[in-house]
Amino acid sequence: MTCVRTRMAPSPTGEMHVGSMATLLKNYAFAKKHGGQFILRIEDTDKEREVAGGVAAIQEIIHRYGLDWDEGPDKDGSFGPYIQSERLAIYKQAALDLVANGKAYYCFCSKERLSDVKKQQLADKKPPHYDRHCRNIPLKEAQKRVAEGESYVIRLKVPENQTITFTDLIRGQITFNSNLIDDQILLKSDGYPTYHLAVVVDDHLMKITHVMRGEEWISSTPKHILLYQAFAWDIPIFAHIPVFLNPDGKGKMSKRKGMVSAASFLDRGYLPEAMLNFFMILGWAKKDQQEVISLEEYIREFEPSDLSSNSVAFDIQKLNWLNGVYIRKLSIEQLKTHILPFVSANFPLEKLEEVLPLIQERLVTLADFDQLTKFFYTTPNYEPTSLLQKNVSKELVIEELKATIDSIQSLTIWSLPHLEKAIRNLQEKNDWHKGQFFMMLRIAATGEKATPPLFATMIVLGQDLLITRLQEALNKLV
RNA sequence: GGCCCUAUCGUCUAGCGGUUAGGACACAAGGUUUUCAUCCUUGUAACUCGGGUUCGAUUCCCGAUGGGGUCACCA
Repeated sequence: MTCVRTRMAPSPTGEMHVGSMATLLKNYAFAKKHGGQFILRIEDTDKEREVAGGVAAIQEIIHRYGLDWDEGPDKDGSFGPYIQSERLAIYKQAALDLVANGKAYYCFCSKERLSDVKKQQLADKKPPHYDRHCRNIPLKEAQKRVAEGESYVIRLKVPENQTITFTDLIRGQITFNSNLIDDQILLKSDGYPTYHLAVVVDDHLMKITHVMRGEEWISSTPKHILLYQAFAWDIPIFAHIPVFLNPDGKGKMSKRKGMVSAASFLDRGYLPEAMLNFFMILGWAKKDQQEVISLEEYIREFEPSDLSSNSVAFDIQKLNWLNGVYIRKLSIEQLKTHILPFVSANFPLEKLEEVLPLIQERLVTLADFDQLTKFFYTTPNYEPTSLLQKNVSKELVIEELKATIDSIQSLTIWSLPHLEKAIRNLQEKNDWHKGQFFMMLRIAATGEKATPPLFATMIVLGQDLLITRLQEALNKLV
């Protein structure tokens, strides 16, 4: 096989979608697998929807996910430029060539006329289609009108009664009838190309061998095939990747039903590695069915033709599980760097390294840090009655608290073994109910019923603060 | 609605003519544990329906139904 070249071609029209990132991963992995190149191309041909800083944001988020490209806006591979707005002359010339060869034609229809035609077709319950009003204007006449400054677009002259077939790596043969295809606009009146023209021209010029893109492009692929044929260019291999459905399985994952931007998941405490792993196993399975997969393993094993051809639900539960797996795999040092952005300003940073081992296996996302640790720096707020678990008498709890305070005060060495020994002795000597006694202490010390292991938590709290908390608990009862 | 894609537990999947239909997440129960979590064990749970082809269909073919995508001077 000749050198594999894949690409991802996002538009700087907003935040990158998780679906785009998942598609990007597949393009990246496939290129790496074959020692080829992965190209990042910016499709900024819609100047109306473009957002400021969009190009930089795209590059940043790809890097945040730990991925990179071999050629792109900032990395020339001699096929540049990689930003479409810098390639306008190329597209215009391509469109003109098509017109000269009779494969495309000038169209002077106003937007108003187009909209009227469409309205009428809809009223007649017919599929909306350009009525080919300008298709047969003699070239000479059209060129004259263009020269006189009349506004125009260039449309593809779609052949009639033709069967268009292409082979999709995932789905096999897909066939369309050309009669159902609109005379697609190739060059807009502002001189910019449409996606259809630009993508074909660039994929050809940049020698892209495999076009892996979202399933939503299947129905425009015949237009692209027609263009490749009109130019007499080789057609790349297509693989249309299933779209993500909402977690409830209903409809394409969309902004309306929650956060879908690739960045928002990282901002909510999902690890990039967990996200990538999740993308890998949605719609694809490793041969040995293993689900926790490293990028290296994925690159080695990924095969586009093994992708499921069905759209898949974005199962947050599974993502949560994977994220937990990846969090638990981190060293404390790694966890520290990852979690720092999520640490509340009120948290005593000097305690961070002591606290992390206590909460690591309890984190679903990094953003859970706050909820799991706020009692370390916030005075517990709880009802006195919650100290009275298991129908125990108030007097007994007071006795337990007093004895525990005494015992802790008399500790000269503040260490986990010493503390644990002292309190366990107390419990055994008095034969207090284990569950009741420890839960009561837990609530007195933290205000929470669910916490990391009690003694370790107490050690981190510190001797003075712990005694203060226990004393406060006592005060609530007397 | 037209066109295109698609169909195994709730979800993601393994299966590629003959299987007790396997795994993971989720869920439930139990064990470990002073709580929660982790970890371990077990369990509930699926081949959309109807026709063919075949000795035999979850598997191949056709149709229906369901789901998804797409029908812009957006990508």
